[in-house]
Amino acid sequence: MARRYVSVKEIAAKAGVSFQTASKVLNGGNVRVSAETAARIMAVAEKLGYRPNTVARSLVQQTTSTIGLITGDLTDGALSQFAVSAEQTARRHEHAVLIGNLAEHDEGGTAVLQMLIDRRVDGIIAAAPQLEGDTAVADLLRRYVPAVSLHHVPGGGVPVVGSNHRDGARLATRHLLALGHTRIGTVTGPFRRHVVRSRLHGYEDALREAGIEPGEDLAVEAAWTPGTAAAATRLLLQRDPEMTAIFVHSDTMAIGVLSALAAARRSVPGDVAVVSCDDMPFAEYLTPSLTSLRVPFAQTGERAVELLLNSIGGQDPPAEPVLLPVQLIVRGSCGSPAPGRPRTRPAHAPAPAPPVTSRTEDS
Amino acid sequence: MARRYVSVKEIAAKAGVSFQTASKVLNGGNVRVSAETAARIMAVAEKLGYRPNTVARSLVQQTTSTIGLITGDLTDGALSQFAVSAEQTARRHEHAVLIGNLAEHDEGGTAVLQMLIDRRVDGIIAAAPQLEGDTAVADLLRRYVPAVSLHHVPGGGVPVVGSNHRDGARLATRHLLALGHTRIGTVTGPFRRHVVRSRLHGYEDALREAGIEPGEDLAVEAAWTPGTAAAATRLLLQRDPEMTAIFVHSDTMAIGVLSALAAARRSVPGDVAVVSCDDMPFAEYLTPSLTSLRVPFAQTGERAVELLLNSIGGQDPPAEPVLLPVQLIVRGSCGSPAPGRPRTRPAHAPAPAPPVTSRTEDS
DNA sequence: ACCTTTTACGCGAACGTTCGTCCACCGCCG
DNA sequence: CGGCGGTGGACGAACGTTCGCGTAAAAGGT
Repeated sequence: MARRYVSVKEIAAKAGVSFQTASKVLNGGNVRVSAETAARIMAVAEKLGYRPNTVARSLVQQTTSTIGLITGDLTDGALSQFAVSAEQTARRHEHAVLIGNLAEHDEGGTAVLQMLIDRRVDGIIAAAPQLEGDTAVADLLRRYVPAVSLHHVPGGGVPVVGSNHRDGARLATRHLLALGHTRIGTVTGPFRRHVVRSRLHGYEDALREAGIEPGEDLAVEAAWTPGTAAAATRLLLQRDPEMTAIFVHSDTMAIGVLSALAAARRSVPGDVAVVSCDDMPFAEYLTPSLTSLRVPFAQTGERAVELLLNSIGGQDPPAEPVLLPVQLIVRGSCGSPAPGRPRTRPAHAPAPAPPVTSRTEDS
Repeated sequence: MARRYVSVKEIAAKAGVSFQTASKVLNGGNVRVSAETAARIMAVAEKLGYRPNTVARSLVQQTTSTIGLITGDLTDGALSQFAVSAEQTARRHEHAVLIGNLAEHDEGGTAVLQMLIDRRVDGIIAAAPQLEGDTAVADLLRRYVPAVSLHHVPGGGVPVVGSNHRDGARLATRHLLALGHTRIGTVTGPFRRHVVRSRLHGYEDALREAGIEPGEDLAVEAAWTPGTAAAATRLLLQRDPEMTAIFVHSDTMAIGVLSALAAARRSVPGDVAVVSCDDMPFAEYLTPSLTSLRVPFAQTGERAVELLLNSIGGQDPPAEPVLLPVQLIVRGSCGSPAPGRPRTRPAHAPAPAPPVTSRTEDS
């Protein structure tokens, strides 16, 4: 540990050339050096374990080959899938990722962002829904470096990538309607979130299509946690004991919904059908297995980074939000006639997913 | 966007002083300048929105105030809790976090590590269990900068922080024994992992204490996923249909275990009791609610970073692994007489957790 | 009134690179 | 034999800081 790094000057000295020449051989592109000297330099570098100092390089080249990723709670499965995929594609493009995670109700959105900017990242990916209303953050996002956001940025000017949540919710709700349900409740995330409102719209769209006027009191807000979702479910049950289906906004919340239904002695899907969002890896293994909207988090991460890198490269970003399609994965919890699989599934059967896909407007 | 950064030279020019003086006023510590000039400089800096260029600073100070975090799958709830907490405490100490996440069976352990080192991070936290056997990685970890690891590092020389998994497993198994179970199976992570072996030891310790010789075939390996855990459970059921309890190594796998038990028409905890590990936020809301060993991931992240920063500061790190205690949170799935709570829990009741705590040897 | 101390700032150097220009030498041709 | 193009490499400058020392002018002491 604590070994000194070896610089190009030392290499040069040992190889008997100027350090600039050594630099060119080692890192630069088109050099004009004899094959022998080049080889000699390379040999010395190899022997000494030379590694270019990227911070010095960054200084002169005015680019760090680093992108900043500011996330909401990384503990959330959805966001972490996104982050992992983003990091991976960044790395594939020779970029490192500097991370800034916002704690619970961390007020430090600007602070974290400023820290990334101070470190001269080449671009920023914002994936912190709790910042979607923050204008100070929006200003920073616009001001210094290219950025791509997962959430709506007040004032615009920042390209957005996401999924078509409205269509997804419509799909999910339609599925429940098709199964004959008419009293469909929904356990949502916080109303102030754009995603949540999009999904509410989709849900209402579908109901209206079916000639049902969505009841105000059948949509209950929760805070993305199983606990709050369980509470919301109890409230829903109380408001309309005849309710036969629930559309819930995340798989994690679905766990709470199932828990509350079990506590209320309602069987799923017998008494109440459940459709969820996210399609986390565990969704298939809940009891009953969860019907869920598959949101392409990984793909979103990839797209976001690609967009950002293009933007950094000078290409101008799409003016319209890039919306990836969402897919309804039908399983046991909605009591669909569809799956028809026995309750005991073969070892790893990844559910032959009837892939009712969506695409178009609105994130 | 793409606005030029303003340097200290520009500030100095506009304030009519040398840039070094401006630098001292803006960033340096003990300056000797008149109050007026200082104020003037500050004013100009403020107006122009000066932000020091940390990469230049890093170059001269030979420190980046950045730590590298190399993780296994961040998608895993446990690891992400750790990462979030690590990032947060790093930030609290004015350090940024450069992240390198290893994909599935990413062979690029050394590549990622090298990338962090090339970027001259001040220290590294290794939280990628899949690297625990990698000697090349171990060498890198020892060689350049201080490091702290979550997993065992071949050859030593790197301080380790973790939890006392052996004790934890002992605790869990004892609890099952105390409830009268004698045929206790276990669904584990991959045997090659150190954690897994520690837990197996704890499990066996407890059985032997009770005069039971642990049967080889009652320990089945899975791959941390619900699917593989479900398969493991089926195997267990087949090997010993009389088995009445299962100790499983993660909450995510527990979902698979519950699923397989339900498919086999065994009730939990009636026919089979289940105790798990991790105590993820959702554990409380599974049906039945999951008894689980609470592993202090967040605290581990905090300790790891503190250790690392101390190490960077020149303090020498503990020679022995730092092991944090683990706690058994008793809930419904083990059929303990303990909880005695009605199945319908009050809104947010965070389970009054009988806190059977552990501490001592072995990670 | 002269020397010393302090105050307030300037200045050169360094960190480890990249990039473009400059230059010495060699061989070659007319 | 003088000029010429090409080859191989040196060299200065710059990126934006920090750090220590140097030094004028003002202030204080006797």
